[in-house]
Amino acid sequence: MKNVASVIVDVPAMQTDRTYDYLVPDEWMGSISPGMRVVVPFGPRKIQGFVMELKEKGEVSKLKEISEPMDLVPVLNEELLSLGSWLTDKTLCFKISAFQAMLPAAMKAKYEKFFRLEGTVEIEGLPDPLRPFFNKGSEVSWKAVEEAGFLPIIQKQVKKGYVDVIYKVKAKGKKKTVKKILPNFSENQLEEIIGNLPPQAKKQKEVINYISSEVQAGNGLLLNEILEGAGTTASTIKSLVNKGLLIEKYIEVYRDPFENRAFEKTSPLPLTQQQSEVIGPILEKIDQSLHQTFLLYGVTGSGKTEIYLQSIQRVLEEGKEAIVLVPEISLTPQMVHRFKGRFGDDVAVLHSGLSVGEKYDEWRKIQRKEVKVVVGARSAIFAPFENIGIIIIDEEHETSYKQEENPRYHARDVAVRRAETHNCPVILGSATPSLESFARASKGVFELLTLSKRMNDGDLPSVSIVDMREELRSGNRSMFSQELFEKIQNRLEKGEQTVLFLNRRGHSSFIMCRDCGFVVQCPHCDISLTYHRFSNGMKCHYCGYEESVPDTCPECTSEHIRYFGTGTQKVEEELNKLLPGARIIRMDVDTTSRKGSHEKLLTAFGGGKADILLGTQMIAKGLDFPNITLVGVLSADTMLHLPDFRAAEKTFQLLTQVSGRAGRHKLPGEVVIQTYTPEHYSIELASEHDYDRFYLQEMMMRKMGSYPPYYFITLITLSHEDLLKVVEIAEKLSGFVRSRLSGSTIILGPAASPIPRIKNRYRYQCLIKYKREPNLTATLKTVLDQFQQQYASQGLSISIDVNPYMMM
DNA sequence: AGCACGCCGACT
DNA sequence: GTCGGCGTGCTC
Repeated sequence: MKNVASVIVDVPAMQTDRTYDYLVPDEWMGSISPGMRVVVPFGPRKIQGFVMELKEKGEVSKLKEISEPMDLVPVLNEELLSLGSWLTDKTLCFKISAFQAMLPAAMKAKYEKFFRLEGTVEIEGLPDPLRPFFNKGSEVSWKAVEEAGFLPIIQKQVKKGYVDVIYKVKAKGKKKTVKKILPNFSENQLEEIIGNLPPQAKKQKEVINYISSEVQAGNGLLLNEILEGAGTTASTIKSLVNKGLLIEKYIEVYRDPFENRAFEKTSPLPLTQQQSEVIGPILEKIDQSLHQTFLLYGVTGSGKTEIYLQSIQRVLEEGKEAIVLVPEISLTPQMVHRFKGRFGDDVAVLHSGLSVGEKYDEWRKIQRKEVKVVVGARSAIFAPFENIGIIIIDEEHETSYKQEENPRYHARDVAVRRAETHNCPVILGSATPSLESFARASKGVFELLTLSKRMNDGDLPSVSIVDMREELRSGNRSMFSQELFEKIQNRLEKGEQTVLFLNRRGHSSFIMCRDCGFVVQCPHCDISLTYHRFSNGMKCHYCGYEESVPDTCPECTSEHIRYFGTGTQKVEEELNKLLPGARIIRMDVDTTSRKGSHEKLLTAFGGGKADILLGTQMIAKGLDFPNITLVGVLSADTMLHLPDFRAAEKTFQLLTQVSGRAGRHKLPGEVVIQTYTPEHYSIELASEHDYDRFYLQEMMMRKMGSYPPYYFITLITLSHEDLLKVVEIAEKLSGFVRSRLSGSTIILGPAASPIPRIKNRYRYQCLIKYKREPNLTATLKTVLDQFQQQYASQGLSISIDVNPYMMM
């Protein structure tokens, strides 16, 4: 009899990163299976856990019992369970973190502690103010006692045994319910019931009749439908319920984030010659149920989405399911529309704009097989489908596919892994593929499919590069070059639209003294504070520290202290000054933080309610309006100087992406790129739309620097409050790693991280570059084991990022 | 991560 | 002599 369950408990720590055995109580026998969440006692408390397997005998003699199951059916199927251990191995994370990453946040347990007065003993010495909290046998939350300031007193009672501490595990996600009204009488009783109602109860009779006829017509009856349909109020219903003529019942419903929105049904568009050539090999693999990763390299506007849609169509025809990943930021309605329009209610959407509850609902639709297609951001790669027919990653070069916290996985790797188990193709789509993917395609690991022509045979926009140093020399100190300004004016006259792109990454506004060059820094993190006009204060982006802007320089007391860097607000102000008549929509974190505002602003712009759209990264993608004929990039090179070997790649991708916004339809587009380093190859080649040359040039740089795709890299970061301590341990660690790895592997450091201190912790890092290192995972595990065990208690923390995307 | 157990300083 | 500080070590 398999009545022992091995469970991974919800304690993300090295020491607990293993299974614990529990007895399955008789009452739950048969209803607990692997992949379910359970509540288990763990030491004195109760916590959530995942059942890994059922077995006959436990590892230890004395087993505790599972308290209760949290699910009726497993939330992780067999495939996801094994995917979880794969993820754990690949990213060196805790097993519990891997499993939790695969489920919506709503399914993560919440823990609460309660006090309960035991027995009938009157507690002596219990202060009067506590009595209202305490009735015998009732429970009071720990928090309430703490807030009232009675924690020490009650804890004393706990020690004496008069009060118990109760641990509760609560589910975060709630199922939304609506009230449904059912008749408590049959059709032939109708007359009699109406007759028995008092003559003055006119409304009640109407309601009874209404409900009866609706039920006969086969309609479900939600409370508010009745209220509307019969033109009555809740109190009438209530009295009928009280009379026993109606029954109220709560039924579960899904929150619908797309409520009140119609999606126009679309049908497959005829494919261009190129599109048909490209889709052929994909359909072939779908039909043969064979795995293959395709890199769909297509210029902006070449119709990649239609390829996705028609591939999915085929997959659905074969009764299988599809996962589509899109970068968080482009999960704008435009993209959702295209999928919902084609596949209607078969589509679930998962992205960060949804509330926890909405995400939970969408996830359950997938789990219950009520949808066939999921469109979502990174974590949607874990959609619990069981018969996947295709996985598509749009804009595959986007770095948001890499999770920057544990488990530090890349959705692309997970996609390939899942596709292998499901024997289905993967499509990686991009106009500017990541070097890694393109290199793999060149080597034949991926199959390269190319769309070189724009769908409407439109030309790519002409791009001109403006050297801002020249502008400065000729006396133009504004943020707009002569050329860009004239072109904006020209569009205004013609009634065409302009998109202005401000790249703020790595160049946010900071406060600097013009006399001594002093920059106000965070006292806890070695990074300059960012100026926020809204609060007229300065904020640290890493720890949240805030202070107000000084009047004089703290270093030299000069009054010439001012803020540098260009924010969107500042650009907007300047535009307003220079072009008083222009209607401007600004899109940045400030104006889009409210739910739905992103969409509203875009719709307004698309509807011609503004002449200029001004924004940050978030407008780089997905924007597809026919009237945009000019795109301006205010400073192209701000991210070029970041301490990141991918800086050039990211710059190229961004510029290409932004340029693609112009002239997508009938009107030809123009792009103006302003830069201080016009000679840089990433800027030059982006302006020529020459990915191929950029690829070759960048590959050369990577080869010289021994970076990916020539080498794999792994980044180890150590942090500690004491600088000397980190340095000392980092030295030891790198020595150890060096001794274990092969001679061809390059180990850089230890060196201070690009941000040497965050939240008062000094950071040192060690970069490992390797081509083939079969021992690496084992070595890193040993590193984690030994070093964590030896130094964790001293306050040292260690993080390992295999294939990092953020080098900070 | 919690929480208990256990061993040393300032108080009734 | 005890209350309570937080340093180790365990949790099926």
